[in-house]
Amino acid sequence: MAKLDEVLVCKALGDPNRMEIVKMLSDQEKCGCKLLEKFDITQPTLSHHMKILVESGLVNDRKEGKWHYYSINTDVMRGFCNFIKTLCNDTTGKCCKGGS
Amino acid sequence: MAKLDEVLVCKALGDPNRMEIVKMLSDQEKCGCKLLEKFDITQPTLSHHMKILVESGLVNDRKEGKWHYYSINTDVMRGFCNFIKTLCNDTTGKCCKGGS
DNA sequence: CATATACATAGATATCTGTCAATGTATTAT
DNA sequence: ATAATACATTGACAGATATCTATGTATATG
Repeated sequence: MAKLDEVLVCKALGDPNRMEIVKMLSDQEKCGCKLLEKFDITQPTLSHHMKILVESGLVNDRKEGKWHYYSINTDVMRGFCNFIKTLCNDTTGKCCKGGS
Repeated sequence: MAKLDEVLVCKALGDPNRMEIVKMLSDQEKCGCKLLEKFDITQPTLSHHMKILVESGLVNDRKEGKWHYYSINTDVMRGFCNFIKTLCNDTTGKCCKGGS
């Protein structure tokens, strides 16, 4: 698997539209045309954002016929989450504690 | 306390120099002049980066005499970490598990 | 086959961003 | 008081980025 690039992931999440897309995908897998309905952007712009998200590793792209189904790459998201955790410098164990 | 703006935090971490600064601060509090030594940037550029980091909420700025001591705002970092965790859509409990 | 749909690519453009040099402002040291 | 140090601000500029329109490509549907 590709190495996690934390800066690239942060850049990918550093845009309001992309952040919203990721939030929507964290709920469940969605196709591009479904995502497009929820935003006030053109299809090429969405395509641009999806490319950045996929290239960051955060999002998977599964093609099925003429549809593209996007979903969160949970391995990468977990890796990113654990990385952020290391930045907490937390001795109390309060950072990203297990459970829900 | 100020509300956590996840996009702003991601933007702040979405630059290689700022990411490195945050990594250095996660070790321990450091003053600006000490940080400056470690980078190939001018002092105004560092000042610019520190402003972005402080405004994102991720970094605290404590003034002491003519020095500015920067440190991680662990509350904000924890909040951000927990936010990322919600994006994992993880039912296995593997995301950001407790302990070390 | 002809048309519609889903998505990508190319090119243009306005805005944002990282960087620098120059300069200003406190604070410390001599 | 003078000089040095730590940091901020201003203004300029090159490169990155988000967005659009126009167009291309593949797949599904009639």
